[in-house]
Amino acid sequence: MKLHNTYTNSLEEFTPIDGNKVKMYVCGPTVYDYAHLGHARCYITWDVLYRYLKFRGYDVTYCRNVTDVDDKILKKAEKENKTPEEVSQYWYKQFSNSMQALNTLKPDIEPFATKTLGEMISMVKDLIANGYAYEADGDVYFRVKKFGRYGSLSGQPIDQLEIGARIEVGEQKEDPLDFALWKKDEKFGYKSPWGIGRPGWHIECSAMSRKYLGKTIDIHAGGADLIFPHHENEIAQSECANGCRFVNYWLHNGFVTINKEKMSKSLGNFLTIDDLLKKYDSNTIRFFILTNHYRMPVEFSDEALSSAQAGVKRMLNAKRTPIDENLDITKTEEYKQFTEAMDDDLNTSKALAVLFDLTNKANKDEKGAYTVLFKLATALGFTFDKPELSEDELNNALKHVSQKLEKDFSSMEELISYRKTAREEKNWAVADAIRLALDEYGIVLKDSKEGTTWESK
RNA sequence: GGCGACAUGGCCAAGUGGUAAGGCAGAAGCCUGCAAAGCUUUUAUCCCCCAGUUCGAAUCUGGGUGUCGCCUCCA
Repeated sequence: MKLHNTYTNSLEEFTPIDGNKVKMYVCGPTVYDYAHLGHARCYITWDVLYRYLKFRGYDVTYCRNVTDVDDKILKKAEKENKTPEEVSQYWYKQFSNSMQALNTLKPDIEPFATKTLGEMISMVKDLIANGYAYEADGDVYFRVKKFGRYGSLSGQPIDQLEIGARIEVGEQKEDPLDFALWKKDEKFGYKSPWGIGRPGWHIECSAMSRKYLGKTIDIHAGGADLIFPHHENEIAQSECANGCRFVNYWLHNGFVTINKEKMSKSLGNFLTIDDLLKKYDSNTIRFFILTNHYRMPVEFSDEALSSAQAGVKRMLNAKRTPIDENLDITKTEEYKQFTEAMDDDLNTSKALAVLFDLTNKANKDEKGAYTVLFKLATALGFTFDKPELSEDELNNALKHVSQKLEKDFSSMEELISYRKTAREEKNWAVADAIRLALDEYGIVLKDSKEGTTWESK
């Protein structure tokens, strides 16, 4: 399997450190507001990587942190007169719900920054001890110039970085490039050897990654906007504190754009996952994301989502036959094509083409095609469950039909049987009226030689 | 200014040296009482422009043009 490593800016054969064990870390959310489509793309992408690695037989440990100590959380807490914990707990819950609604797998480990403070403090102590960091009036900074490889991930020459760097009022940095490992904060801070304060954002990930996955891990992934400075800083801290390589493969996903601009909170041009899910289901959103390569930008539009909706519907509506558990799908041509595509830096677009090929074959009653389709699509996180109507929705629909026809129906079976008689008598007016009335309530009737079936839209 | 990426039919998109996957939308036909779903056929002599390398380039090289991202919190 080949993956694009941002560090070398090239495709590399993926080889885990320890046999088939894979340690994978993804930078998680700062929980203070709704997650938007951009976040959805990120976490769906890495969900697909997680699923696919497992599908390929790797024993994956997936760690995704929760940043629950941050300026934005504190600001929100002050504004809403809540504790930071209340704010972060609330938004973590929202985030989890959104992730579940998108059918992403829960990471094996989901550490909270505030629960990993000990590891952060110990890391900062080590960095001070070996001269890579220094304390200044309750703050602790990292000596960027002491780390020769600084800038390697983002490919930025250090003299260029200096142009943009600056020292904020009240900071006691030795050099404008230095970044904070620990910040004095007497109001919301935690006890540390340097007084009451809070950890810097970058050290959080370094510490959580080390604590839960070890000093050197296989994969560290996140949005491309994290390359600089977040991941650059993580490398500097971790490698200086641990004295060894931090990450073997750096993976970054591209953005969701809207009107060709990056969707982001600061630009205010975002759509929340919750709002999106009111209009499109999780399969549609996943399909929309996976039609593009994960490193390319994806332009959001209602047309694109509608197109994805129609496409995924065709795939998931493939003619169903019982899943054949005895079928060795790895022997099939489609499995080969699918894995070749996915092994090539997650070429999901090509992989989806294979799934459509299988869809076509399933619809033409080719033996085993549905089994292969089901298993491969499921490996990408698609679900074949049809949305079920609740009892209330069903009863409302029946009531609606009963009113229209001025005749009481207590079940779909009764209604369909009544309609069958009408059809046999060529009473098309009644037959069509029933179908139309049900359609208004999201139920589709399908007539065939075998009889009439119904399903929700 | 520095660094990185992208430009393929009406829309989305794969393809990185051997003659343009796939999806959506459109058209025609089959099926159907009519539908829905499905099936069949159909839609790029051409891949932003120019020059070069090559028997051969969308694919490699050089030069343009355009678009985007990072360099500040950001998935």
